[in-house]
Parts: sequence; C-alpha cells; structure tokens
Amino acid sequence: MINKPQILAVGGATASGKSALALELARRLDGEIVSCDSMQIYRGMDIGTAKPTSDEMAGIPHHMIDVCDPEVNYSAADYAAGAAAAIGDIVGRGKIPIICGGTGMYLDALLRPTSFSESSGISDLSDSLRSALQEFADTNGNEALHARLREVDPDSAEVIHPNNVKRVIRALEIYLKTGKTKTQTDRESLIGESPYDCTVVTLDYNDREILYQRINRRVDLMIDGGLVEEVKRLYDNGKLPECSTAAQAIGYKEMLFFVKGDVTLEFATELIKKNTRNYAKRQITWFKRYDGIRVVPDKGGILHSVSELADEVIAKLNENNK
RNA sequence: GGGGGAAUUCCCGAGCGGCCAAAGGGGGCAGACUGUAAAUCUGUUGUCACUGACUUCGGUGGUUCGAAUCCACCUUCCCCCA
Repeated sequence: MINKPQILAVGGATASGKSALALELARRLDGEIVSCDSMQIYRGMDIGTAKPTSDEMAGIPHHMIDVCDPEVNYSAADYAAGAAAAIGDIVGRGKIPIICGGTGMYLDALLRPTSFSESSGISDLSDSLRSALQEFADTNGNEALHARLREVDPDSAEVIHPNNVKRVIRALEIYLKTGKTKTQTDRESLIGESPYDCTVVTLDYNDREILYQRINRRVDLMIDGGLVEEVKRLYDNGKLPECSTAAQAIGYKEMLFFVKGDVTLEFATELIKKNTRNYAKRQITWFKRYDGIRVVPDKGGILHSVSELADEVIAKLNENNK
C-alpha cells in the first residue's frame, strides 16, 4: 500500500468564511494554504477577489495566489500543475497542504488524476477555430452547431444542451483538433486513482439568507476599500482586455460598466451583489458532490466561531483516522 | 372642487368576454459541469390527493351559459385643470 500525501481541502461558497477556517486549520495542524481560486491567481486583482492581505495571512504561507498577470489566460490544467507542485513542496517540508477556495473545477482538476496534456493533446487551443464555430452558431443557430457535434460525437451531444454553445464548441474543437471525440479524451484522461488522500471540508449555511447578508456586506466593504480605483487602474493599464478570463470576474466586469460611464455606481454595486449571490448558489451546488466533512456555521440558531468550526473539523478528522 | 388614467400571481409588466393559473422579463429555488468555470447552460416558480380539482387578477355587488377582461358603487394611487 502506497502512502499518499494526506491533504485537506476547504470549500464552500464565496463569503462563507472558508479562508478564515482554512487559516485556523493551518495554524493548528502546522499547514500551509494552497489557494484554489480562479481569480486570486491574477496579480493586481486584490480587493474584488477578497485576496487575503499579508496581515491576514498571519505568517502562514499561501500558494497559488498572484501567479499570473490578468491579461494572460490561466486554465484549470495550469492550476492543477501549479498546485500539484506546491503540494509536493509543502509535503516535502513536512507540512500539511490545505487547499482553500471556491473554484470547484480547479479542485477537481487537482484531486482527480487527470492528464490534460499527454492523452488529449489539446494544449494548443486555437482561438480562430473557436470563433469560426461561434460564427457558425450565430448564423445557422445553436441547433445546427449541435447537429454537427451529434454527427461526430453523439455521446457528448447527448449530454451537452444545444444552447450551451461554449460547451458544444469545446467538444467540437477537441474533435477537430485531435481527431478524437471529447467522450474518448475524457475517458483516457482519467489516469488511475487520486494521488492524494484528501478530506474535503465544506461550509454550508442552513439559512441561505445569512450567507447572502454576508455577501452584501462584503461587497459594500470592497467598494469602501477601493474597488473602483483598483478596477480603474487595471483598466487603464490594459490589464483587463475584454476577452480575458480576468475581465469576467465578478466585481470587475460590473465595475467596468461604471468605469466606462455606462451605469451608476449604485447600479454596478447592486449587480455585483446579485451576481455574487448567484455564484454562491452555483458553488453550493458544486460542493454538494463531495463526501467529506460538512460544517454548518449557523447550526442551532447561533453563528459558530472559526475556532469552534476548527474544533469540529479536527475532531472529525481524528475520528476518521481511527 | 372639476376632468382623465391606473390597480394583475414575490417584483416589473402583458392580457381587455371563453383557447388564462394568466405572455415576457426580473428575482427566488433546484440542477449540470474534465483545459474560458467568479464562466456557460438547464429545469422550475398559486395550492393540492398534480394527464384532475381547488383558490387567484384592489373590494363589494351586478350583466352573461361563461368575466382578469363589461357595468355600478367603494378604496387607494397617478396625471391635468382650479
């Protein structure tokens, strides 16, 4: 029996308090944090991504933050490679890696033993192919594009809704670039067992309203903290090109409307709150898929402190290890 | 004080005698997710014993085989004249 590195992952909706919990766990378990956040990856995007400040990091090393400039697109595969390296490094120093973040797909890319480059051979993604397929959908309709997918990869077509044009394009792109269907490359990319013995801790509120209030409050704090200036600075320096992943970040895409003078600050702020709430819901749905330790901060009609939640997690970890 | 207009399901808003539990949008809820994922997409949203029944369109009372839709009065709101 091979000894896999024991790691911990803390997941949950945005503003759920997972960063504080992960930090507390890192402190108690002698761990280091590995961020799992598709937007904290980008340098210069601090306030809107709720990136921990160096004060907040409290001397605990944080990895996978500020690894890339926002005008460069980062991918799940890049993340999986970077995070795996960080984990190896941490383990090598005898510490426990604690993954923390809300990007479910990145977490899966890391935990699932996925081979992105070797088996699928699609590391070189052609934007011209994508735009050509997009144009086909625009002129002939979503159904027509979907029909093309059905011809070459009926299994994917079955699972991908015709209106989900991005996914239809992606599946077609894989086929056109590699000659293999997405169904096939997906199957081949799963290379054995997970390299980690990972326990996923998820935060889930019983009362959705409490989470939503936390989100609303946090957005107000971001505005007070200078989000407008941050977005303006990035925009003026060409760091948020329209087609970039970073420009899709909640808080940035809406504030860009304000910076460009299209909407009022109030409108942009409300939009950020709403989009963040919707995003939180999608995260909650995603994190339900993991078995592991579920902690509920608002259990029993009271809000539990971070240290109480950490107690709970550690108790359950010890229980599981018996 | 006189004249005109409006009140619709959580919100906005269409409907203007049967095909209406009522378009559309928003919001909510639920879900999908393998290289853009803070993205993209789907379903659902009066109640229930749910291929049927029941209660809803400001209120009350009428007309009609049948009303959210027509009439009368009442209540509230908006606009114009004074």
